[in-house]
Amino acid sequence: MRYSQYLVNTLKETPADAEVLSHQLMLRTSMIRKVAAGIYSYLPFGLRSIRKVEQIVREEMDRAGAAELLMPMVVPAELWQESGRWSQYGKELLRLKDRKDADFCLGPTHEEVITDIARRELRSYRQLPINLYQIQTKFRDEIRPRFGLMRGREFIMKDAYSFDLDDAGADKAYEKMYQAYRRIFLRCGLNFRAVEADSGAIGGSFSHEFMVLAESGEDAIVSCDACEYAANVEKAELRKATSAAPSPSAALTRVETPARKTIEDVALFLDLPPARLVKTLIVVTDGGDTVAVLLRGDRELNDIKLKNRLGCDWVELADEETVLKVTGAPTGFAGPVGLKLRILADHEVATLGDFVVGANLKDHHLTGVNHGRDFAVEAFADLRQAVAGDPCPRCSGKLEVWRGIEVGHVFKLGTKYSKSLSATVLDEQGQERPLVMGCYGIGIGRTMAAAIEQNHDENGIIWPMPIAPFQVIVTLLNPNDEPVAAAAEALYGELLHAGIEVLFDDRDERPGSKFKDADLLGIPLRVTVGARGLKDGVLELQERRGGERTLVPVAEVATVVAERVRRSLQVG
RNA sequence: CGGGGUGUAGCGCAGCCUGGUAGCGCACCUGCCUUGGGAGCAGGGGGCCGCUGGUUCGAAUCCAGUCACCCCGACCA
Repeated sequence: MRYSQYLVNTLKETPADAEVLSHQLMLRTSMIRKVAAGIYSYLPFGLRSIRKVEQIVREEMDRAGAAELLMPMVVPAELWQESGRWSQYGKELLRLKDRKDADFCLGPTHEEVITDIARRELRSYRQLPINLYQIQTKFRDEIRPRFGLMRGREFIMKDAYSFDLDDAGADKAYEKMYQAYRRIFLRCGLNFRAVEADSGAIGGSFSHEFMVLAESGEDAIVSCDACEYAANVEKAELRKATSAAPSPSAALTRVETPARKTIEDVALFLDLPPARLVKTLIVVTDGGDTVAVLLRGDRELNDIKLKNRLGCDWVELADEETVLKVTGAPTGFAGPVGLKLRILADHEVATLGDFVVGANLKDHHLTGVNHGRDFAVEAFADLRQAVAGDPCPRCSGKLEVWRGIEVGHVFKLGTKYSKSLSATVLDEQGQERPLVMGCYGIGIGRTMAAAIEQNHDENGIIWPMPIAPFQVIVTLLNPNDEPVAAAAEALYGELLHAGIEVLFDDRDERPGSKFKDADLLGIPLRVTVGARGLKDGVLELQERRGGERTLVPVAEVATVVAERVRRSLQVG
């Protein structure tokens, strides 16, 4: 491709609304342009990389025995009503009506449609196992799209769905996908970890997330410093504390704590560490229950654990009015003593004695509080967020906390959708059996963004070869010098002939600008064609990563480049 | 949805407080000059100052509303 005929509009300055590096660099290299919040056009330079990622995904999915298909983006409401998600999914589901006033939605994921295909097409266990995937534009009306392609509303996703006769088969399919994902992200040049995750709204029994380690990541993950255990913090299990509470030594005492509403304020006021306080969160559920949750003062509630424990779809902190009604005090003074609510407590609370809680009375707290003696708890459970230093649930190691970008997610779904949509096959005995499903997603654009997050320097992007928009850039320094221009043209032709993806910077620009642009665009190899080298019969070959320069005789350049490209495309 | 912020040329910004015919840098176009790390000079094009309404002789500027975008939060009482 000739630069002079291509659409690349590099920006010297960073657009003000781009917060993270991958977003800034994608804008500065004109890979993407925003059309609306969370909705982008992919310009030619960006699309080339998107297509590379897609192609890698295709190759690895095909290698794992999956078959590509393509489902519609617009999905009739009936299918979603049948699965029950039309009413469950909430506002992220963009709903629309056609001219006949019939309901549709833009597919945020395609379990319904694929299961509909499966129930129509799959009749016999002999057709199993089967895995179908697509690479398609999804729409999720996110509360807060941000960070460019990292969290868009419209985005390209690879979603795969496996169908098996039984659990053992489904486990095998899951394992295959898990391995395919490892290869995919390795080929994309990513430093990632597969972590245990909550299966969330998609449903199903267990799942792993593929997390790319990056400061800008929106998710927190924990990993053990001694064993292989790694999990999303949402999921990270914490063992039941072993030590028992000390026997009560203090009397229950009410103290005045004027206007001290937060843990921090109360701790400071009473001159105690926050860990000696117990906070009482008043929570309401979608089922209409109001529940009190106790946590050590310096801990945070993990709402997913709470939801799972209560078996409900959502929990929410009660509003001021509700808190006043159930505790008799404004927010900030809730406590378990005398409280007429279900009380759940984190395991850790069981190890505490003589602690401080709210008095259910404005501007008062209780000290010397002990569970069992002063109040009863319905149950102790694992309800808090994991933090760095917590013990590993699997071994004697300690947990570390990282930021990560979720680029892929594999779920074992079980029969959730096959049952609600009646997708069955006949087994060997002629018995009707629901299909056992798995589903497997990869965010294509997010994978590309994550690759940029991990591969850049102060001058711009440093593409990993397999997903680079171009493999080589030929920088012609003197386009008006006939012999030099002719040599560059010849090289360009040779490289194209060798099947190399080459961007030929034939613009009539000054060398400085061309070098800066080449660095910003991050193409892995650069061949500089200038009068200086040419008079010695050599061209300069430079690696974008590391900056290593080699002088190569003109006649050998194409061969050397081809060899380097070939080498850097090999997996891991 | 709550809080904060910003809308002026493609991008980055000034002007607004104190109302008087819209500016700077980059980018873009023309010419000269220059050519191994974002050169220089000269000339030029491009704006319903987000939108609507109000105040005023007069509004980018003041007031009201509205829309869009960005950031933080939306669970830590």
